[in-house]
Amino acid sequence: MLKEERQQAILNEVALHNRVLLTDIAELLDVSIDTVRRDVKELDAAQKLRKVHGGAISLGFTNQHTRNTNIYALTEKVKIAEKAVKLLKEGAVIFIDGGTTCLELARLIPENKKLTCFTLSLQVAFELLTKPNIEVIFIGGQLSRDAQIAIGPHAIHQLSEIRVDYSFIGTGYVDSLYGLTEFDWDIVQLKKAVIKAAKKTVLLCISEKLNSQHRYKTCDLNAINTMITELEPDNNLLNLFRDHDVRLL
Amino acid sequence: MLKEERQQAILNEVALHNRVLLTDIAELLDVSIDTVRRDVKELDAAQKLRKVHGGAISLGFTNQHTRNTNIYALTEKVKIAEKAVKLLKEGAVIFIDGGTTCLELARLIPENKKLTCFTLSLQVAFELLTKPNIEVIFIGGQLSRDAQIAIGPHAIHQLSEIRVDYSFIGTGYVDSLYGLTEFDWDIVQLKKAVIKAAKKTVLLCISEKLNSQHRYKTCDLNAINTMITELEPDNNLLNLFRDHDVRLL
DNA sequence: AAATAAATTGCAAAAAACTGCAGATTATAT
DNA sequence: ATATAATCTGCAGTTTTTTGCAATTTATTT
Repeated sequence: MLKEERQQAILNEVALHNRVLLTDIAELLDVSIDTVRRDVKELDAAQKLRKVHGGAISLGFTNQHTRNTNIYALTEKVKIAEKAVKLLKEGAVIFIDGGTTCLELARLIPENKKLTCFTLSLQVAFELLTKPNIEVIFIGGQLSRDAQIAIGPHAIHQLSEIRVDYSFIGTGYVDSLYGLTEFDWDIVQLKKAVIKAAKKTVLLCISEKLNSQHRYKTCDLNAINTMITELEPDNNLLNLFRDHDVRLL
Repeated sequence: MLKEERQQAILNEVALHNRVLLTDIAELLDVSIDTVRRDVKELDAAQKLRKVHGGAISLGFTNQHTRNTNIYALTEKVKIAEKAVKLLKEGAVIFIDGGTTCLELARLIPENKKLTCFTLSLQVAFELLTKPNIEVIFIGGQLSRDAQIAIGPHAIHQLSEIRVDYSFIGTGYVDSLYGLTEFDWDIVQLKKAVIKAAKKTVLLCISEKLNSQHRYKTCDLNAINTMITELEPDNNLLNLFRDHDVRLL
């Protein structure tokens, strides 16, 4: 096997799953871990992916969530997504936001579940289309290059015309006092529209985002019905959040 | 065996398999490894392939094209896309349809060209997002699982509210008498809306689709301003189409 | 703090690339 | 047609690259 083929295969895996473990690649391609590690090192140097402890992650996602460079944080996202999936009732109409955690949710939706899903995210849409029983509706609009989601007034207007049972959203920052905040004004406008369109809003949020805030405010905490983290609901880190009118999962 | 023959044989192998091992070539052509190495070195210098440790890979290998469908059909589609790209003026507002030929067009758009592109296709959207100077707007709607494009009344309504300089569309079937036809009723409705939204419509169509028809009609041939095939405009196969009010490229 | 997993380092075997050279082939000039 | 020059090809020896392994260090989890 040629080195280039191997490296291309690694890039394909990363593009497909957004993350890979070195051990998985080694087994998949039947080469030693050392070889995979060296390949990943080169690809990292060439800016084709981002090498992290234990594996590699795609560039596109780290750009926005620069904090999240830890591959184990991704397993936390799976934990969150697993909890979220349990909220999905047969036949429900839901919205799924962009971002890695929500993408994980899209992945974990069982094949046999019948759902109608709205989304703004190209990646989520792709993922959902692989499931035969899900009707996928993409909210159109101008596409943001880095997040690969539809943004802008057009998308917001589209959102104003839909009504869903559940919105599953992520956030840049969340604080018990300041609520949900973002770095980007456009994103805030969008998320406001998403929350407005939903009967109930579920926030998916890894614990490292707790007690952080930024410039623009999406909403107060009590606009959120359920907040899901990878922690157990009785964890001390969640103390400050327990007062609010938010269900913790 | 002549050097030219050998090198052509090497190029053929690369075109066929996207990659070759020097040892395999040496055995196949029954020459020494050194000769093959020298040939490959020359071909690399001539930009006909890329030499790598242990072998050679095709130039496009690292990007996409790894999915190996009919390689000849692909090159035809590239030919068509190359002609289409020349129609793109700086700053134009265009629509790009789904389908492999249109996807090829999206790929071939130069990085530095400033454009505003509407599309219904997830794949085209992804491709366009890789180019920094293109504003991409996705027409939302229900997503078709197989074609991975937005369809249905919502998408059609969105299309009714936009106006573009050029629409680049594909078709299932085209006939000099019956015009453009499709197998699928919904697709026809969509394409009608696309054509309506455009000042000028360009049809991208490989020659094997010429003189074929199906159930539902999208439009007459004269609704199309330009028809691009992989053939030269004076090819006999295009005779029947020359009468109509369509520019052939 | 201990246990586990991953990264790093040095090393050796194997594969591939490079180099110079000699014989063979082809092209060119007389 | 023959001599000469230029090119091509295969071989052998040397150098470089790649790869896997083991020992050590570093990072992460419980």
